[in-house]
Amino acid sequence: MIGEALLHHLTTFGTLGPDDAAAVLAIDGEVRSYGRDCDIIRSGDRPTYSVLALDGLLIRYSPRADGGRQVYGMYFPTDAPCLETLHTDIMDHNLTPAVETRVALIPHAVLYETMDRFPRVLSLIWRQTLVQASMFRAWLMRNSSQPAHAAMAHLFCECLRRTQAAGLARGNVCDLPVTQEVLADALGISLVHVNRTLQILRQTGAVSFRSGVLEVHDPAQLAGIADFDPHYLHLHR
Amino acid sequence: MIGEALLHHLTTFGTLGPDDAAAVLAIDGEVRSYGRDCDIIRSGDRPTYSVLALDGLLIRYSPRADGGRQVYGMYFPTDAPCLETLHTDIMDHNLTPAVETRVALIPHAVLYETMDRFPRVLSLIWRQTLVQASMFRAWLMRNSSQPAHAAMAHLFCECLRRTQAAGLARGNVCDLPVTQEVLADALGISLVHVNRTLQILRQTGAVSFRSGVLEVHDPAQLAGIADFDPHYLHLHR
DNA sequence: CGCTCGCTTGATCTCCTTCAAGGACAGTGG
DNA sequence: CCACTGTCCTTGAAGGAGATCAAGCGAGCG
Repeated sequence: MIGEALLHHLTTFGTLGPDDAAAVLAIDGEVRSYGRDCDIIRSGDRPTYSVLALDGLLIRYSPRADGGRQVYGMYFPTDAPCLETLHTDIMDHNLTPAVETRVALIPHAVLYETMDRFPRVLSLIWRQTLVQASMFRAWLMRNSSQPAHAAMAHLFCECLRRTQAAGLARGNVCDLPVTQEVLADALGISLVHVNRTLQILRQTGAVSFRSGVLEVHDPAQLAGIADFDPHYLHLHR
Repeated sequence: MIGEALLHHLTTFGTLGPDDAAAVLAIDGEVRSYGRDCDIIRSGDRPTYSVLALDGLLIRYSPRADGGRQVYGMYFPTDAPCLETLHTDIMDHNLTPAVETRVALIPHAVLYETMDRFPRVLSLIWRQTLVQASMFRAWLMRNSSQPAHAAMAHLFCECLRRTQAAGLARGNVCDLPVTQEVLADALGISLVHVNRTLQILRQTGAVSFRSGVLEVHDPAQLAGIADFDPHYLHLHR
């Protein structure tokens, strides 16, 4: 089941031959459950395993000097947020669940061995880490130069598109189990302003977000508000 | 000379054995010169080579809907901004010189072959792309949650630290051949505000930036203003 | 000499923050 | 069954950081 989830995730970015796929399917790890805000990996750690989300939601963040935090990314079930630990020695940020979440911990050794024997798997895992980088750039663009309502619309577009690619969405509806405070930390705006911006977006009729569920009523309109171009996600389907 | 520059760059992030180093030294490429704003690589391209900066300054950016652009990163001499093209098929942003710049174009084939024979080189090149990602996160944090003077101080701290690591700085002074408009595009603030923020920083006595030269008079004070922690650069020296 | 490019300054406006308080809802214990 | 508590959401009012608009300045250059 772990190999299956990983294979599903990797093949959203590229293709694998039968042998490669079989090798990924054979990958296994330890399943563990974490409660909200119980860090899975902390800044300064030198992890010897990678993480695969099985349900719930994970977020990558750093604490800020003012007591808040900056959220760098959100990870839905089947996402693998920490494949980069394969080639960095030390973590410079934290990984934590936004709600109670089950994760698989996959030892680096298992991944090294598979990549060693199957170069296509190495190539695809490397690519996955590069797509992460591409997403950081998109977040940088968004938070630097978009007004709050457009930035929030952009984040929602990304969440919908990714959950659709992962097979998690129900039409144009997906779970996004976060509080408004997490949205504030992701967008770099205040909690109060998140609340007001959500109301503005709701009034457009394009989207609504309530109690952890994102409903996109008009994807085209939302993409228009967000100036959303999904190329940066590098999805193959 | 190209292999030398690449070796110098890679070994700022980690170590290589004698054989690995010799292999990197043997890497060669085509030297070419580009004028300002003549894109070296464009969004949508499928490059078959990577880029190494030899002098001047390169910037990574995307155009914005409003006619401006978002700058994602700056690349000093010996930096290799496009190693990620080894494992992504299509570019989703642009690479362009900020001033007349000489670059080396290194064919992917040469790099693949070297990485194939020297796993430590592969590991270090992969790590370099992950350090890039770490820098995108730092820029995201900075532009999302720091006021303009702190964000600018942070950018200046990064430029100084990186040029020092590359052996380009003269004490606490380094070349940063950009206009105030490029700073605006990097920080996500208006050109007018860049100008005023520069004056504020100059008044603190910590730093001055004028006609493409960055002078840090008080590194500790500047780091204090910026809340700068260089860990994200993952420098080994 | 006039031109362009980059830098500088002033005035006005607005988006967003901050502070402060109130409300909805679930969980808990009497 | 109902007060009690904590978490999250919502609203109002005031203040500030930065955007925008508009104009002037200085240096390099044909």
